[in-house]
Formats: sequence, C-alpha cells, structure tokens
Amino acid sequence: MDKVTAGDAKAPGRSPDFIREIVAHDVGEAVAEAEKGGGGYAVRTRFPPEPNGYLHIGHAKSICLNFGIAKEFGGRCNLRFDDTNPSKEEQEYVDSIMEDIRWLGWDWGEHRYFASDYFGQLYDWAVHLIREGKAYVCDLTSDEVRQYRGTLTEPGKASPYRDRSVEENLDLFARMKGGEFPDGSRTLRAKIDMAHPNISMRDPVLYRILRATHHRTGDDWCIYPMYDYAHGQSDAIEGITHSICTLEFEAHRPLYEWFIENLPVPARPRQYEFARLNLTYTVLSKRKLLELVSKGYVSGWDDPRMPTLAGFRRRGYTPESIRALCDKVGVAKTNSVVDLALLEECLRDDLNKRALRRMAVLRPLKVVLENYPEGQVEEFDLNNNPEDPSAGTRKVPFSKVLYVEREDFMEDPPKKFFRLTPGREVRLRGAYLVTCTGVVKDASGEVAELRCTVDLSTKGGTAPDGRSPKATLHWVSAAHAVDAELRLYDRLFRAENPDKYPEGQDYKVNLNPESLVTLTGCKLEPSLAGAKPGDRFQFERQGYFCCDRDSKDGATVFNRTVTLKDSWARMQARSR
RNA sequence: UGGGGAGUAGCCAAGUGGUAAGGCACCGGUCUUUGGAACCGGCUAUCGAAGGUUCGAAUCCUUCCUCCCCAGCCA
Repeated sequence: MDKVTAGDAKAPGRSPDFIREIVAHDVGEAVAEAEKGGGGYAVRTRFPPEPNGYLHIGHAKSICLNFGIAKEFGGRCNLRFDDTNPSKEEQEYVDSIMEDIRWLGWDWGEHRYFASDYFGQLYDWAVHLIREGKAYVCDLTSDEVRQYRGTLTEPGKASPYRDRSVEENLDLFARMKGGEFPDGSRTLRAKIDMAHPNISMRDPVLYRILRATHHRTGDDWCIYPMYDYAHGQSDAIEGITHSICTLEFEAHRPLYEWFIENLPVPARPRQYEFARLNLTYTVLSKRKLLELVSKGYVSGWDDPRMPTLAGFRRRGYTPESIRALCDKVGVAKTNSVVDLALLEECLRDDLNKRALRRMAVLRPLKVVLENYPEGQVEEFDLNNNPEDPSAGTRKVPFSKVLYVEREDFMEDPPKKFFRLTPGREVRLRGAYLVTCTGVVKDASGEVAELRCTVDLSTKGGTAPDGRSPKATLHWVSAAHAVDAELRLYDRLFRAENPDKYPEGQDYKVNLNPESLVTLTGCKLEPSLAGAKPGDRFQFERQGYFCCDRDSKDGATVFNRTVTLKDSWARMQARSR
C-alpha cells in the first residue's frame, strides 16, 4: 500500500473544487485512521478512455482532474483503457491516446491497464452472481428487452427467463462463452428490480454475445461485458479510491454500487460526477468528430481545426495553455459552455512570454526605397522577444527593395488609419522611418508597388528629433526573403452553438467555409529558413504560427495558431 | 406525469447564516519601436421565483419555475 500523504489540497490562489474537497476530507480520515494504527490509504484515481477515437479537449479536463488530484495528494493515477466493445475499438486509438496524455504533460508510470486485462476475473464474478441467484441468462431479443423494460413512467415486467435455475444459468452462460449461440441471441442480466424507478436498475445486461476481433484479446472471447458491469469492478481491482466521471453517469451510480456490494471485490471505490467541458464554436461528440474525419470535412484527426489534442498540437497550441484552460474553468456540476476566447487567451498568455518574434509578410506589397543605395545590405539586430531580454537578438537584413503587408497601405485611408498612405511617415520595425512618396499601379489599377524615401538619420527606428510615427510596420527584404505557405485557420464552425441548426439540417450546415485560407508566396525573414515542424513563433502584428509537418526543404509551411488581438479590426467591425 | 442532477453578471466560477472573490468577454484610459503586451478604471449581479425562519439568508425550511441526463445487447 502506498504511503499516506495529505499533499496540498489547495492550488495556489484558488479554492478547491468540490471533488478535491471530498478527496481532502477522505485523505484526512485515512491519515487519522493510519495514526490510530489502521490501514489508511493513498489516493488512487484513473483516467478511463475508450479507444474508439482521438482524445479531445473535453478529455483534457478529465485528464487534468484525475492526474492533477493524484499528484496534489501524493497518490497515483492509472491509465485504463475501457475496451469492452471490440466493434469500435482500435490499436491506433490506444497509441494516440498515450501520445496525447504524455504531450499534455502527465505520466501514468507503470500503471497502464486495460479493462480487457480483467475479462477472466469479470467472468468469474458473473458466475458468482449467477450462483447467488443475482444474474440470469435471458433469451429475449433486443427488441423484446426494450419492450419489457417499461418506460420512464411505467414499470417494466419480468423476462420469462428470469427464474431459470442456477444450474441452467451456469450451463447456458458457459455455453455463451463457449460460442454455442449466435450473436445477440442471449444476454446475461443482473436480477435486480424490473419496477425500479431508475431504469438502469431494471435487470441491466451484463454480457452480450459479440463476435468481433478484439484489439488485445483477439478471438479469445465471443462474449463481452457491458460498461456498467466492467467499470466499477475494474476500479475495484485497481484499488481506485475516487472514480471520477461525467454527469451522465450519475444515474448509473446506484448500479455501480450494487455490483460493488454484491461481489467479493477487493476494494470499495466510490464514484463522483462532474460537468464535462464544452466550448463555443466547437463540437466534441465522438460521433461528430468521427464523421468530420471519415467524410473528409477535415484532413484527419489531427487537422489543425479539430478540437482533438492532436489537432491542437498540430495547430501550435502548447500543452501548458490547455492545462491553464482546465485550471481556469473549474470543476462543478453545472452544465456549462466555456467561451473559446478563454482558451485563445490562455494560449496567447503562454506564447507571449515564450515565442520568439519574427517578421513575416502574408500578402506582400513591394516597396522601393528610392534614396537607399542600390546593392547595399545592412543587418539590424532585432529582439527575439521584447517580453524576455534573455531570448537575445537576431540579425535581419535590410535593403533597397522590401515587402510590406498589403493591408498596411491605403491610398485613401479612413480616419485613425495610422499606417502607410501617400505622404505619411511610418516606422519599419527596428530599421528606419520611411515616407511614402508614390504609388505604382498595374494595368488594372491595382497597387503594384510603393515608392518611399528613407530618413537615413533614423537608423534603428529612432529619430534624432524625437518624432515617432504612430505606426510600426513589419517588413522583409525582398532579396533575402524565404517563400512560404501560410495556412490561416479560423474556427471550424461559424455558429457559437453548432448544434443549433434549421429544421431538416444538421450541425454541418454550421461549418465555417473560411476555416482554412491558404496563402502561398508569403515572404518570411531569412532566419525562419531553418524552422522545424512544431517550432512556434510570433509573426509580429499577425499572430502565433507553428511550423507544420508538411514542410519540406524549400517549401516551408506554417499554421496560424491564433491571431494577435486586433483592436483595429475590432474598431472596423464595430463601425460597420 | 418516474428517477437522477443543476440554476450566482454576456460566459465560466468562488461563496457552506454575518451583509456577493476571481477569470474571460466587453467598454474607457495610460504607456508602447507589435493598433500586441503591460498597467489603471468601468462592467454598480432584484444570487431562477414566491413565501417563511432569523437581529441577520445566495447559504436553513416550504412551494413553484426553468434547464440537463436516463427507456443501446454504446461508453
């Protein structure tokens, strides 16, 4: 038995949630008991994913809760795959789940288990229930079972097979296991109470016959335990003290407890329920995520628009930012929908402190500096991160022909537009103050090029007379620029609640047609040439970007993780 | 109309009989070589409603209202 430790029940600056309060209380009693010479215990939790899909941000909340509590109280958190339905579960999913939990920053040590590890024990316990007269083999079809179950307001009625003898049940159950009966022809059911007001207590199914190759046990079994029967007993086998799950299992708790009370299990875990995480502009149901992937609405489980951990990772989110979100949303029992903006803020807060700054021009507009010497190249030292002097500086080349952002020029600007316009002086970040002197247009009248003059006395961006333009622009030297593809991602759904749609439609009508805008021919400063997939940067004035794994030599690809806050854009939107 | 839960600001969420924390969003302002960041201020909540108990109620009692979950051989 692990050592009893109280740990720190209180995260700094935050009051403990109701589950941590329960755990702290239980640990307190265990410590007191241990001091009186009793056994006591250490906290044991578990994260129990079903390997039938990729982990998403909703799982992150559960992961942080379970692993977080174990860590804070000096206990342990097991990783247990709830793999009782081989028709939906795959090895690919168990691999991705482990990768994602590790990426999030948690470690289950040696304690990785599978419900399928317990199939033998679970079977023996089912036999035990039969012997006690508390379970029976039922020959009703699934339709009949449904009819016999009753409704929310009417009691069910007993299955005609409910009173089979122990011997007959034992024989039948063994033959179910032995493969003598076709799929779906019989079930093993608990004998509880067909009139119970809680429907999950009306003789729930424990085992069904199902011929499917299991990702771990292969074809060893043709009967598989149901969740309700497998979960609590798996908890008991592992010595779980606090079995934390989401609200929809609250009604199953009496059944969870019924099994624990009626079986010779080695421990008495207790179940607690909390509200799952929901986000605006996001769907998190596994069915929908699977549909988006399998029907090609996104490029895969790790498409940067997916709310999966793999998607967030590829998009450029940090594990720290996701953990910060989980920390900030709290743990309670109210159904809630958290604003996506909170997650974005967690990310910006993290990356603002850590991401190196770079200059990248998304939509290039050529600028010729008329009075700058032809062929001359200067190198400026720019801060890698103004928030963190220890991040140092890097060299950025400057020359006569540059690119600036097309959006940073307007020939006929509205009031309060501070950037480039004919006759106006702006600062080129870290370089010089320049003034727009001319506009060159192409045959169609589009602005093709800008002419500017440089004030050579403003080297580094400060004027000797102290004048300071209102705008500072990012730029890239044309001759030194690295070409890149930039993928500008936006929310996958345009509706705050994607599940609200017109009659006869479905959630997919809310898909955002502009969730991905791909830009090619973007111009990056040369220091970005060596970026590796996964590297994150702040492209100044644009947002945070992450080098994508699609990058090849000479063909760099960056994903936009999130934009910077843009008060100009907000102002524009408001005035419209 | 059965059972199980939940209602505190636009969104989360503390609060556990002593006079409503904090975060996000939003709105101002200061500062700024990122229209970013930082900093300051605002957002002044009939605590779902109505009764009651109490010197005192978001917290206790009663009734009512609204929302969520449960009728898979899914988890």
